Amino acid sequence: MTDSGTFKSDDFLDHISLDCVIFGFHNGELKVLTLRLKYTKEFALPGGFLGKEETLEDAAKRVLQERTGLKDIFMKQFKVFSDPDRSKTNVAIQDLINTGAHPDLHFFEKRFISVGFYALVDFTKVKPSPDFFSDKCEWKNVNEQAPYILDHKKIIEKALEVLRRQLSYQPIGYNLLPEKFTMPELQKLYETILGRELDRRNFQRKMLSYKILNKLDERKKGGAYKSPFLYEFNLENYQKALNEGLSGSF
Amino acid sequence: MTDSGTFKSDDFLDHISLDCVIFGFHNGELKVLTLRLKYTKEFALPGGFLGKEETLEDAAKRVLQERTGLKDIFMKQFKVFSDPDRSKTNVAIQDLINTGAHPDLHFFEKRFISVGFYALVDFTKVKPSPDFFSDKCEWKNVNEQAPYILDHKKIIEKALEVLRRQLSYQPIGYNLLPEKFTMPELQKLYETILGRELDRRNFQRKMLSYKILNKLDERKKGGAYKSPFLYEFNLENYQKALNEGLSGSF
DNA sequence: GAACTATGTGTCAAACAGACACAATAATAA
DNA sequence: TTATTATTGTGTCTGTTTGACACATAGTTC
Repeated sequence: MTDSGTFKSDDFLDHISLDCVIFGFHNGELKVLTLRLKYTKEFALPGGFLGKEETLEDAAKRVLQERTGLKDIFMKQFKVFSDPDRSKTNVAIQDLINTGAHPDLHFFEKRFISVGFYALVDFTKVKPSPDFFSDKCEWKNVNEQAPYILDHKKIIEKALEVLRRQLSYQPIGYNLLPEKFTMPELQKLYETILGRELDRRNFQRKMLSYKILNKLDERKKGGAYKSPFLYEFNLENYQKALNEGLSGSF
Repeated sequence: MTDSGTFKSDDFLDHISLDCVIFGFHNGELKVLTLRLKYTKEFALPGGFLGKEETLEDAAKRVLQERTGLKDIFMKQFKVFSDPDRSKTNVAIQDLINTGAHPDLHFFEKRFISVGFYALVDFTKVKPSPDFFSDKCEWKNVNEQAPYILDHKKIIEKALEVLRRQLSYQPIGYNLLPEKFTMPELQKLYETILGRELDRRNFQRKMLSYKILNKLDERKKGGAYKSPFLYEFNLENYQKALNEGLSGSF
């Protein structure tokens, strides 16, 4: 999906689209930003098309900024979806075309291969806004069974699979947590992505051993019981860990 | 590049291509299969276009089989290259078009985004064969500085980077070595991909701990000095390791 | 103020990684 | 035929990391 009434199919390359799985973390749950399509009320991933002079990364940035209001989002290509039948069951979009809501909608009838991006964002900073084809932009639990169009459910699952794998050799959190956070919050994030529980004490030891955290002299007040210390990421080391990887067998 | 004189641009989707980085291992060196273009004598990766009813994976399989003679090759998408300028410096292909060697060559003047695949093959089983646009198909050392067209040198480097990363959480070798191989050969493969030396004894201990090897009651004769034992991969465990990963931090 | 619950810190044994020693083998040189 | 030599097979030692678990501490709840 792309922005507003200014959509002109002439601006874009045929057959190529992109879809963004935008992950956020809130209340101990992993969320995905979704759009609800006008008329059919089915759900879709934020997506768009490739401008004639754009890189895919630029196009994804454009989409991400339009839907979240944020610039400089952490994102990564993770897979191209090219099944020729992936857009055939496209009842939702066909219905939309039939409404005649836009003169250029026949563009959507073509076959598209879609490049999947996943993005990690700070939930609290996102201002979700729908695009021309949708009436609502909202967070959904990553596991929630909702009527997604096309192969978008599959795209979400693949993104999560890749994210999980990356967790074992790359740090994660800078893009998903507020600036200051507690160790239990960071642990909950890891547990949520991995889908299993971790030992509190061993988790802390390991995270600290990566040297990517700065412990602050502040505690998080207001919660129940003993107030935990706040941490922030050490950006220099975090960046280094992103480039070089965390451990690995060889 | 695609096969023979039967090329018809109508069979393919506009703007989408794929390039294959085909890795082989021979004489302790990591090789890449290349094509030498007719007329300009520059080098290119084996590649092709996406048929109107094909998945990208099918298209890659087609290309791989045409260039190597092999079916069932291990391969993986690793990145999409979408810089709008990536085909602008396309002197080689422009020259080819100017020869009028094929009526349909103006197809190549369009902008293409290319999906990169890497493939791992048994060097000894490959029968390299050029395509319609090239006069030679040959192995090159992965580090060799040769005049590659477009961004193909960059594509190779990226493929190697991804391969290296995968080495730390996935087994490699089944697709690159003959059925029976020695421990020193396997080690040399790892060292070549990683670009650094490993301790012989620690390497063996680690590989055996993965349980993906069957030690045979045979030794490799003919070499100099003490003859090493032969091993084969335990396919069941190898497959399991591919799916589940080898170690990892979490 | 007592009870409670989550956090901060520490211990222990088992598994693992990195560095290195020595014996065995088969081709080569004498 | 025998000694030499390069390579392979196997093992040890030490320091580090991991996984399982115990106890003290701080702030809320009753």
